[in-house]
Amino acid sequence: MPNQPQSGDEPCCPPLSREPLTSDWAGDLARMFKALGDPVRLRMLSLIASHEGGECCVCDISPSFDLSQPTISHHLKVLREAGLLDCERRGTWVHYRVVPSALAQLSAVLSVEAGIVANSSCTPAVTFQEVVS
Amino acid sequence: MPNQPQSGDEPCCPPLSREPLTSDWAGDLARMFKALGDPVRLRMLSLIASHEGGECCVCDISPSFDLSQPTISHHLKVLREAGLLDCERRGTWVHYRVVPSALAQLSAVLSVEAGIVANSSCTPAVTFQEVVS
DNA sequence: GCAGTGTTTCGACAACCATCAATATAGACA
DNA sequence: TGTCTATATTGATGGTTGTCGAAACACTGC
Repeated sequence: MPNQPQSGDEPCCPPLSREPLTSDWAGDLARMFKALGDPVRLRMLSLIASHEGGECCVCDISPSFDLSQPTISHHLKVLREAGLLDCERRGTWVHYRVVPSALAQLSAVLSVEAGIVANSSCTPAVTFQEVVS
Repeated sequence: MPNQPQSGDEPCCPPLSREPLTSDWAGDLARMFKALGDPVRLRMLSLIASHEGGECCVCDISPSFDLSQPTISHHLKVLREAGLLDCERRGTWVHYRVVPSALAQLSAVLSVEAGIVANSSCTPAVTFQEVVS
């Protein structure tokens, strides 16, 4: 088992195609992907990531969605608990920002080895196809 | 709206951090991420991607999971309908393989712009932060 | 055509999830 | 302390999903 979860939040991880995922790691990854598996949450993440400074407060997010305030809060919590978002209270407002290493980790896992996405140095040491062998 | 879905299955797409996702595109992406949001499906995808030749038949997959055969088939269908897998019947057996461009697309969307994952030429033209501006 | 094997579809059920209204908490400011 | 605003939590509800057994479908080989 070469280098699966590594230090836990390292950006570069074995792509899916290197080796079959272990159950443990698949569980962790699935938790993150599941959080991304909702259009509202994807848009939230994108909104936050694309906001200037890489962060924004809930009051900047809410107006973009036709959803109740509790629902907004719920989705933010899901993203937070998946490790994709981080938040910090500053006075009355709570500011959210993305956790770049988490996104990077997922991106690396999905990279399809040589030539497709990761045709460069961003290719992790191991990929989807490597873990099993 | 610069270049969101592009030609539909182009590997490189605006990262989430370039610009807020449009609802349409978020829906498409979420469908794919949702398919990845299950440990069993992630392991299946990994198993197929890492299998020699980049494909394998259902009979190669089933033994790795402690699930009924209909359930295996169900998960494969979900991955197929999300556009992540492709299948082909050859005689009695059905062979599955990953759709590299789909994985590449998701990987690109999650790339976090300069320096984190995509510190190289694999950086798409646009990212998560670019779409909104 | 018939029997056998590999795979998918169907129908059912329990568990989970997105959503809301109501309520609670946290901080700002009198 | 009390009120106001911003955000989170709770509880309920309808819809979705993972799972299975049973049945159907698709080939192969006889």
